[in-house]
Amino acid sequence: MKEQQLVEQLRRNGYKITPQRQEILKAFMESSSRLPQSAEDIHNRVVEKYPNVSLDTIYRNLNVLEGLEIISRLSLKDGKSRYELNPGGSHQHHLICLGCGAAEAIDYCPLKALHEIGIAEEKKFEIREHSFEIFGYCSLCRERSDEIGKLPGKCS
Amino acid sequence: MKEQQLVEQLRRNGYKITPQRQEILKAFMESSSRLPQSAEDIHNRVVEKYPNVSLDTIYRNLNVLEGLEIISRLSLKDGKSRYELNPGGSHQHHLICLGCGAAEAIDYCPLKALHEIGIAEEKKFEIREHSFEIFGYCSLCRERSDEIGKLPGKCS
DNA sequence: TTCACTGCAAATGTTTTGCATGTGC
DNA sequence: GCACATGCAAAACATTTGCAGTGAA
Repeated sequence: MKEQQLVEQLRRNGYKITPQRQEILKAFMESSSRLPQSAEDIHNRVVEKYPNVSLDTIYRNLNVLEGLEIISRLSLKDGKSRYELNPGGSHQHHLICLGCGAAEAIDYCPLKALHEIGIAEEKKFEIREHSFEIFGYCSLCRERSDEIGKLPGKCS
Repeated sequence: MKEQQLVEQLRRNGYKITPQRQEILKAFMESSSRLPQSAEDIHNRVVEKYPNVSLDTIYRNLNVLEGLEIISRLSLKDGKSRYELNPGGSHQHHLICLGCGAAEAIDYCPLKALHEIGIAEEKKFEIREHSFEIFGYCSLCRERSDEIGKLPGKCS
């Protein structure tokens, strides 16, 4: 998915292309891709270029982008939402490190297996969305914990 | 899991058995079991018996119970946490209706399949927890939507 | 009696909204 | 120029915390 396509999609839906909006898209495109970002993360990034963008503009735009299915929202247990680009209209699941917060996408979706079993079909349940995230410790944090001490806790 | 056992578990960990706490446990035990409940749900239920229990007492106790792994917390996208009893230390996944909010536990956990593929192992990722929830419309809401109109929206 | 627990009120943190102004097209 | 966007401030919302008083053991 290239930035130009996304801009097109916004335009097609009657949204205007503001500098703030473009910068928000860039923040997603250029993120080193291993991390769904919080509204604040995005804000920090955008503010570097446009120092007086407000957080509410970020939120409003994240909602717009979510509505267009350009990004999707993850709900983690810390009460903060994270957002990530939808790769080609598809979706992702992640291994999320409780130590350093890194989130690595995995190439597996449980919905296929679920279909094979047919549980939803049997219950006549019409699936619209789903969430699947795995929490634990990444290899780096595990190594470091061997040196330093016990696991739960930040490993910066 | 019987209520008496849970009370024992609290006592064993140095927690006192207050009427409020017992009523919170009851709220979980006696819930018709198809629904993770929000703090407010629990509060509404407890208030019927003890009219001046405060919401913060509910929150404090939910945290205690979560710490003891008696209940677990689900994070849905509406920003509100839901809590449910841990059946024998195990966990559950659900079909959650976007129409009426009912959540039905399903007998399937994607972690087994994931292990077979060995993705986490390959990445040396140590799994601690995971979430898997499916959102859509239950058979009742689908029926009603046939009569009434289009889907997204509450069906009482 | 003691220490955990409670209720109240106030604080916190995230996200949303109202309103007047600004700006892409 | 018009509609959509923005910034600011304030509101809304779930959840947490400080504190003084209460109650289980």
